[in-house]
Amino acid sequence: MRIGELAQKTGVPARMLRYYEEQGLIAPRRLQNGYREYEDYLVHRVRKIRGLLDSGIPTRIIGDMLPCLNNTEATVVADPDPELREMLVEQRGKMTERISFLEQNRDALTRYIEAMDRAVPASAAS
Amino acid sequence: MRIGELAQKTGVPARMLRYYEEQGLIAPRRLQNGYREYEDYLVHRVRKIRGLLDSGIPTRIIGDMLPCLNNTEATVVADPDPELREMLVEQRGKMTERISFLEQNRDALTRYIEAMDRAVPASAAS
DNA sequence: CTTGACCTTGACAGTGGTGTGAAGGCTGCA
DNA sequence: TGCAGCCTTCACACCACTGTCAAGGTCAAG
Repeated sequence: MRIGELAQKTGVPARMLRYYEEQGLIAPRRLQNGYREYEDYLVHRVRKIRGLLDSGIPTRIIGDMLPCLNNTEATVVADPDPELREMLVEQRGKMTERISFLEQNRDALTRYIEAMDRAVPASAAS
Repeated sequence: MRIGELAQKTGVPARMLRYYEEQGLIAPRRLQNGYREYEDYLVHRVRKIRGLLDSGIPTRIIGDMLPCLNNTEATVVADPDPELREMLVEQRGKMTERISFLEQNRDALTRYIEAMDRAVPASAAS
């Protein structure tokens, strides 16, 4: 598919898709036109990228992590790189922190919202 | 305490503490010097701000959310603002999304790391 | 052939978060 | 008194992300 279709399928503006490519996160091949041609599997990949970005992970890290997130278990053996491992462990740690942090705050929000609702039961405005 | 001490306690550079103040997230009082004087409870607050920022929530939103995260259940009744409620529900939704997303990816990372470790058992380098 | 919808690259602008440095004020201590 | 170390404001500049516009190429349909 071409960039417009991918943009529409993922909800990510074409501008951003080009940006992700520039940052080395996706690599569509080109038609004779020069048009970008995206494989189907990139839809998932783009969604993953968005999710990671929204979670506060910068593109640079995403680029290093992405190959590890597909993970067909076979891709691993090629590079027993200790630096990579360290980085992954660190990132996983950060993720875990963020998860528990978000959980806490989500629960706090829930409590607050419920308290609001108790204060103004149903839609009984003025 | 003054800005240097707070910076050191929270790990957040003094520059950032001034920035958060500029954004209305914290409001230290001033000494006759002009020096900022921070109450103890701001240590927690700053940590909370950092966590939210790291999780991809912008300062503007944080400013609106913060009062709702302390939540002594009594603070609520004052403002039965439906817009605020809507915003909170939306943010909670985003948080929930991010949580499950992060969980997924954390697990994927874990699998990958374990696979690496199986490929290079212990530290049996060359 | 023309029109319209899509694509291309390139650039400039803006926002949010952060680093850093200049120029100067306050305070405590030798 | 003078220096060291903290503080102040102001400003410039960077990175990451995003929007938008310009100038132009491609292609299918009328």
